[in-house]
Amino acid sequence: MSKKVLLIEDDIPLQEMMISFLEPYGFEVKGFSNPKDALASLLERKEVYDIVVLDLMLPGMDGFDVAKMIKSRLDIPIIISSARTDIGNKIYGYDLGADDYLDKPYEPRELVLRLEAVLRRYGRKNEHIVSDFTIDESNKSVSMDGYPIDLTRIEFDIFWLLVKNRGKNLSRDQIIGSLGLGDDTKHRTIDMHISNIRLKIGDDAKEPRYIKSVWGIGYKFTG
Amino acid sequence: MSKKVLLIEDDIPLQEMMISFLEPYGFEVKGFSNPKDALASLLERKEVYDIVVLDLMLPGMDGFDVAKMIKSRLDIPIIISSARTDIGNKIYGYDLGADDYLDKPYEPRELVLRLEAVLRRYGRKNEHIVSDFTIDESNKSVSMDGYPIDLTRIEFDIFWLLVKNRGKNLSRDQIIGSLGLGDDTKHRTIDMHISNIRLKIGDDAKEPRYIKSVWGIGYKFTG
DNA sequence: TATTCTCTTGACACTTTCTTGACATTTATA
DNA sequence: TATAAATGTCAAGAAAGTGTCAAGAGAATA
Repeated sequence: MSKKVLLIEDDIPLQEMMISFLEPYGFEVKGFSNPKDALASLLERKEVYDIVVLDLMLPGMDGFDVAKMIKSRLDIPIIISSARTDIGNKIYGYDLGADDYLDKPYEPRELVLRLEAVLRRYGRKNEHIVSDFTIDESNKSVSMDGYPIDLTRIEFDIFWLLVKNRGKNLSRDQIIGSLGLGDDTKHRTIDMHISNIRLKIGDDAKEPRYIKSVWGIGYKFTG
Repeated sequence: MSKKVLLIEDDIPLQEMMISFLEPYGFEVKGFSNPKDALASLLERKEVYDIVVLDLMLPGMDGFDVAKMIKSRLDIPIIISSARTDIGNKIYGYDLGADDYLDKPYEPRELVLRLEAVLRRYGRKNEHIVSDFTIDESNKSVSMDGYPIDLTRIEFDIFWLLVKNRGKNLSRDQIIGSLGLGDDTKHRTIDMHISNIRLKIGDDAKEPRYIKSVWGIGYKFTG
């Protein structure tokens, strides 16, 4: 079964080269030189892709933002490639959820290996059990004591962010930043999501067992 | 500055492979196939490591116990790797404070990324131990002899400012300036905060053990 | 396209924290 | 020792943060 790759790369000759290189290996590749068009195709579900290969140096838009935007909306693996080899980028790429990172220039053959490895890894379910919750990262689903909890996408993202950082205070701005929401998002929006999450997991704002408000700071998960 | 990794892995070929893979990335790796020797090296401070990579399947000792033992004695990040992908392990690993979890088999490349990510996260964990206090800068939380002290935001800021400058007199105006309070803030405000902090940490204004008033000047922390 | 589900935000009530004047007490010094 | 200046703390009001409702904007889905 061939895998569908979304390739975002503004260097057209390179893009064409990669496409013809990957095809014999059973990848169906669609290339975009413009991130806007790529995002449109991806997020509007015009086509369904299995994996994204993203060049960081893009015209008109920072590759970081592109990755963040994709990850916040879709559960799809991303391999980032870049000529900026400094470590800061590497880490950042990883933190925002990129699944692998490839320094340019790279052997086409290496990309094939990475694609296969990441896809293989992604196929495995990533389930975490923390406190009373079972959290499936790839499904964005949560259950509590075995019973499914129906969280919306943003609720899930906030909940998972808190759980990942359990015991640590996260400010509303940190949450907004991590989720890639607009910088002008109001703090009340986060409060509201927290309120809704608490409702769904049966947490009482006054005596919270799971999500504690830290006055003047933000929220924290206490398993 | 290269980071020192303690690798506990009983599969010797794999261990050697990992070591030679990691070195080009700037990690100095010391491998142990036997947890006893590893613990000796680690806990007796024969060498100072930055991070531990621990395989769960070990001869003679359960990897869980190893991790627990390390965590109870040292504040050092641990990445657990294991072929036992069952969920129970994941939880446990997560719960006992492992900082990341890697299913075997994994790409060596992935370990590099995890190492970098965990180390960076750990570096940010700004915990300072001064006198009887443990102060977590990013959480704005303080504990005293292990018991949490509930300081408000401004109280924390003042306390932390004093601690950072311990032994040094800070005038009320310096404090007001450092905290970014309004220039017209009254001195009594600072006095009041100091009074409340003293109350919370059990300090007596007449015979202060921690926060001394310096007559005509201001306050100073004396650890 | 119509319908339903999500997200965002202002509004209002409520809670917690911050600030300040007041007054008692302490300290420096003439 | 008397006096002025500084400090400790109370208590009350001001200010700032939080919880949640409800309405409308925005997305997803049938």
